[in-house]
Amino acid sequence: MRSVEELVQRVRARGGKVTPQRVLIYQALVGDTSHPTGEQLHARLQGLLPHLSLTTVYAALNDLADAGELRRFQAGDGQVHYDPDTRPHAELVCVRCQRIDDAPAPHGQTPLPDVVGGYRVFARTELLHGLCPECQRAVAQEERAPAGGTADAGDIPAQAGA
Amino acid sequence: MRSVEELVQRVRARGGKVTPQRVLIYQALVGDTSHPTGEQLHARLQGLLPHLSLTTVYAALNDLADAGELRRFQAGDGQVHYDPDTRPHAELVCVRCQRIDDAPAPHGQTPLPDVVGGYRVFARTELLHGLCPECQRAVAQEERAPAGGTADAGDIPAQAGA
DNA sequence: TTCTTTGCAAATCGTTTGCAGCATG
DNA sequence: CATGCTGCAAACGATTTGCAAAGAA
Repeated sequence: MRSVEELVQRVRARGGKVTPQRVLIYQALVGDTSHPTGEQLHARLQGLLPHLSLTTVYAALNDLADAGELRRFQAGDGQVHYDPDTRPHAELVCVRCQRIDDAPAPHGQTPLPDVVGGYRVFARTELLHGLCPECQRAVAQEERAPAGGTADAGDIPAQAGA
Repeated sequence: MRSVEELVQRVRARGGKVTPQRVLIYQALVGDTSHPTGEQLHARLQGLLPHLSLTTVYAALNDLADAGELRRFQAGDGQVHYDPDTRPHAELVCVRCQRIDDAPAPHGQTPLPDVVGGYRVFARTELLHGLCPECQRAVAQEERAPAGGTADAGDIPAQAGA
């Protein structure tokens, strides 16, 4: 999923119809590295197209995902995240603030065999659970100043996926 | 999580109380390779302890998972699966029948660096999406006999996680 | 014109929570 | 006897569905 134009063409080629809503969704998605959920994307677009419904956003996203234009995965927080980068790569998931980033360097770069344990394998999802830089700092600070009054930046969701 | 006895001791050591329900749950879990969900486990135990509530099952499972005795992950079907095998390994997820198996051979056996992209990484979840042997056969059969009357063994959930 | 998409409201469904009573350590 | 556990019913929240009106090809 590189450019909106390109995407529009492929959607048309598949017999899909290109509505203003979808164009908007495509635009919001291209180059987005925040791995948004349907709801997040919907919220983000409310400003531009107040009438846009959640249903529509989900329909568009699932369409694209089914067509392979979008990567879809669950980070362990119970929500479905979408990633416009369809190239194989791992995701960094912060177990504290739920933020998600793309893993930069090669990881699990095994070339993904066609067959593993009798399964014919098509795709891989790799999640690396840990603490993002920000939360590492926050945690360190908490340890310096134990539980007490200044519980500002520090509630711990604690939601590891593994 | 090797034996029930061992597990019971560790739970006690942590200040937990060992109830008949939990023992039952532990037993059902030890050596289970089916990666059950809370509901599946609950259903399975209904026969042995009809009064066992779903709430209790979830409480026990999440306790164990939080204590690191159990691996917890979402396969892309929106449900939370539990795996008593806490050693790092990939999961084979069938996109057609949703079945899950442990990947046998080393995959993504990168030794899991402590730091990736600024994140301090603790755990990894690796899912390999594909077709299980059974579904490969089923699909092949469908292709031989295209859509029509005999749609017996062949509805396609189509729920890839990536 | 035809067939997809939109968008509202309502339904789903796995999981969590509040709370009172009970059992373990 | 103190605390953690159980289990019921109700709450939750993300996603999906039914359906009629609107719009793209």
